[in-house]
Amino acid sequence: MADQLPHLLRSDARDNRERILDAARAVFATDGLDVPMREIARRAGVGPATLYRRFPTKELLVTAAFTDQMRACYAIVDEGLADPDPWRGFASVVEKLCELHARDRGFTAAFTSAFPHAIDFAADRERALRSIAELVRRAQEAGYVRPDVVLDDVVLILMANSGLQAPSPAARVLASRRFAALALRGLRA
Amino acid sequence: MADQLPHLLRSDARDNRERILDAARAVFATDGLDVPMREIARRAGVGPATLYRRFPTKELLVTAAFTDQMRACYAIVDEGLADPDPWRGFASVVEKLCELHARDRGFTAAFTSAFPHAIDFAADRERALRSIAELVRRAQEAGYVRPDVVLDDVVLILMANSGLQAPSPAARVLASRRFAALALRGLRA
DNA sequence: ACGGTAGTGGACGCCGGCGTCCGGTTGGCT
DNA sequence: AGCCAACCGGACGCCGGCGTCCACTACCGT
Repeated sequence: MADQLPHLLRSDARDNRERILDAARAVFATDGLDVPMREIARRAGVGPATLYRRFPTKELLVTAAFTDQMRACYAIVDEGLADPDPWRGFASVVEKLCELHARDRGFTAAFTSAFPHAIDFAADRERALRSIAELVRRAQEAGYVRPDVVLDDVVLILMANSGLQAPSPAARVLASRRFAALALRGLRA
Repeated sequence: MADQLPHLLRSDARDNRERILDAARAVFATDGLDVPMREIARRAGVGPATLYRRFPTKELLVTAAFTDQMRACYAIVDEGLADPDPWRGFASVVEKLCELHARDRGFTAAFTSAFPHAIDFAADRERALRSIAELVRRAQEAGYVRPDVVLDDVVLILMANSGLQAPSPAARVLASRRFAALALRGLRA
């Protein structure tokens, strides 16, 4: 990961790095990934050169910015796996993932539109998908989910959810909730 | 509409106009709307000036290019209304609209991302939505669709469907079909 | 066939984002 | 305190898309 050694940066450099990441996260969440690097630098109160020195590629910036979102995903999935009720575990994962994606436009884009070299994300995605497959399997064995449902159907739902657009984040979350409920009804046995 | 008077163009001009529209439709369908005007002109075998003279704004080009897609929408909806079976009529409309959007990336974008001045589309959209609302109402009265479903849920489904992304159009259509089936199960009483 | 006009497209200048270089500044160690 | 290296950001040149102008071409009426 890009920020394994931030402690050997000088204090002001590390400080700027954090401000850049904060600004990036904020603007990515509301406006998506198609934001000029300059704009992020401006919001962080930093010159373009600093931004480019810290993150030579937009891809590196994106992966660094969304590391904690990735962690949130894991937490959601693990929480679902820990739930003794297979249906509730599965459903909550779908609902929460949908909401997470609705809240953060950029995360969706980063997760979906595969950067050619963002190997980190591919691996993480794989790991998360495996867990979700397990959730599906359990819910099916307990008779809560239709037997013909496959992992791809869940992926389909998440991808479709990312297509929901609304002016405000709040409206997006609302739409996302309604959508998740609808989709879950479609999966239920 | 912009092409109400194409007959008073000179023959070569009208010819070029058609080639521009053909090229635009083709490239919009596969690559979406974010295509340089130059690229469309190039594919049409036309200079940039000609393109700009015929369609001063990209918006005008888009609305002109998608007029027949709009008609296809109407045909789909009317066909659904004509079906004596309320559920089949409703379901077929959802399925076909999803497929139409999956086939043509640009149409989705044109329909969704409201151009500020594309009043034509807004009106057409309104008219189509009214018909769809009628379809929902009929299917509900016949007991096929859950009573708490509203028009917005259908819009939600169409919007979500437009989020489905796949490398090839064929794969998109396939995903779209699976998704439509899933969504319809979620609406069914 | 020919003249006039509508039509064409290559060429131009503009703008905004991109990635990089360098003179000035600041943190950290002694 | 003072020095040096790390760091900063304004400024630069490049590129690609945009919209427009003008000299040339081709259609159409007589």
